[in-house]
Amino acid sequence: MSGEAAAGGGGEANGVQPNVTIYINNLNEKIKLEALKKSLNAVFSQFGKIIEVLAFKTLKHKGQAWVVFEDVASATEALKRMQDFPFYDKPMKIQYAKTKSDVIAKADGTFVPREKRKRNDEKPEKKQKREQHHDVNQAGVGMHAYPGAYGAPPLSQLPFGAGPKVMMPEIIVPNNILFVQELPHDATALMLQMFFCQYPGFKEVRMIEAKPGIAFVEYGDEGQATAAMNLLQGFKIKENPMRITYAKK
DNA sequence: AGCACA
Repeated sequence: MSGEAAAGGGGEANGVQPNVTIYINNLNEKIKLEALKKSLNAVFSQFGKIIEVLAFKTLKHKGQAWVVFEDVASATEALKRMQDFPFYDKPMKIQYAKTKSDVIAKADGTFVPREKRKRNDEKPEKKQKREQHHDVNQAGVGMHAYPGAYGAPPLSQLPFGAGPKVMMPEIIVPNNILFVQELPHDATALMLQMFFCQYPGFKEVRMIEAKPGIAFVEYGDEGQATAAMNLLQGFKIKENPMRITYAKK
């Protein structure tokens, strides 16, 4: 038992090799793209720097997204930790992406512009003749140029189009104030705010100095609080999943 | 289910 078995449970189960980009599917298709990307960014940024988040509306790509990290370690951590995480009421399924993301290829100089990709309506009369004589890999792109880098997330828009499908255990009285437990004891209000502030109606995070590990998060109304709770329920700020309930009145 | 880079 050398204890080095951690690598076995990763993403090689389906033959895909580790990649700085993770491929996520089983995402809730009702969520608008912008909100989806914003939430993915918020939820995954804890694992490392995110270069880009990509998602598309087309039929073939609904419910899927790509999150490009700066390094493989972050991607691996994200893959393991967020596997089956209930995101907009659906457990997200995460794998390593099969191929290198363009933004990465551009940064390391291996980017080759694809000529025919989007127009898949072209008739497949000839499929050989690869034009490899164009030396396009000398793109001369700056190494740390990340054209699609994810900037500061605007939080003016409503992330939620989904109805308040609450996963409530039993008899619970909704409240516009949430009670958050099992936080890491060194969690700060500012840290929590990063997660809770992205949902509509967010007002403030309050922490009790005498009681580490808990917080109150206030929203404008119960529906808003419920929506935020649903997304962040069980989310791991550090190691342990936080527990969110309605605060008692 | 589905691996792209609008």
